Amino acid sequence: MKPTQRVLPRIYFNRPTVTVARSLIGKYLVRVLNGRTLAGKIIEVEAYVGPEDKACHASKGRTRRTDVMFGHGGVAYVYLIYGMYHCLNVVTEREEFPSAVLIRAIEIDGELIDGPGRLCRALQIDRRLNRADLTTGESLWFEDRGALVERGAVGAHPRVGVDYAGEWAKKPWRFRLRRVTSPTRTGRTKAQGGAG
DNA sequence: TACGAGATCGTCT
DNA sequence: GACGATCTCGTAT
Repeated sequence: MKPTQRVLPRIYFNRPTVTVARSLIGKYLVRVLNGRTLAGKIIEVEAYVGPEDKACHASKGRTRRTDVMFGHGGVAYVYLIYGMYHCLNVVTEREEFPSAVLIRAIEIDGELIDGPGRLCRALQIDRRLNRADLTTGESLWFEDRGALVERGAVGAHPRVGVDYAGEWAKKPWRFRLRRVTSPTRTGRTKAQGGAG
C-alpha cells in the first residue's frame, strides 16, 4: 500500500470551511524534515470563512498576500505574524471563495504543541511553504489515520485574537479536542507533591 | 496565577 | 506610518 493512500485529497478541502475545520480534529499533520517524518495529531483549529468574515484576512479584499486564499482548496497559506511567528493555514472551499483553516495545536508523541507560532517553529514551517500543495504527500500534508473522534469530544469556541472583527469574533469557529491526552505527568505536579 | 508590554517586519494605506 | 489569526518574560499578588 502506498503511503499516499491516507493523504487527504483535494476534495476533502473543497467542502464548507467549518465542516473541514471540525473534521480535521484528530487527523494528522505530517511533515518531512531532513528525511525524517514527523506526525502530529491535530488538536485545535480555527475556520476563516469567506469575504464577509471580518476576522478573515481576505475580508479586506484580494491582495498579494491573500490571493492564495482565493485559489482552490488543499493549498497552504502561510504568513508571518508580529514579525516573528508564522501561521499555517490550509485553503478550503471553491475557487474565488477565500477561506481557510488555521492549524493552532498538534500533539506529537504525547507532547502538546499549543499555538500556531510554536507549531510552525516546531515543524520548521515558514513562508517558503506558502502556496504549497498539501495534497501530494510531499514535505507537508494531512493524513487520516483512522482515529475516531466523536462529535461530542470536540469543543467549539470563539476564535482567538480577532476582537476587532465585531460580531464575527463571537462565531464558535475554533474547534479543540476536549480530552487532550497527557500520558506523562512529569513536571505537571507543581505545588502539591512535587519535589522542592 | 494573572496581567502588561516588548519583540520585530511584511503588508497595506 | 500603522498594525497584526503570537509568544515570552518580568512584575505584582
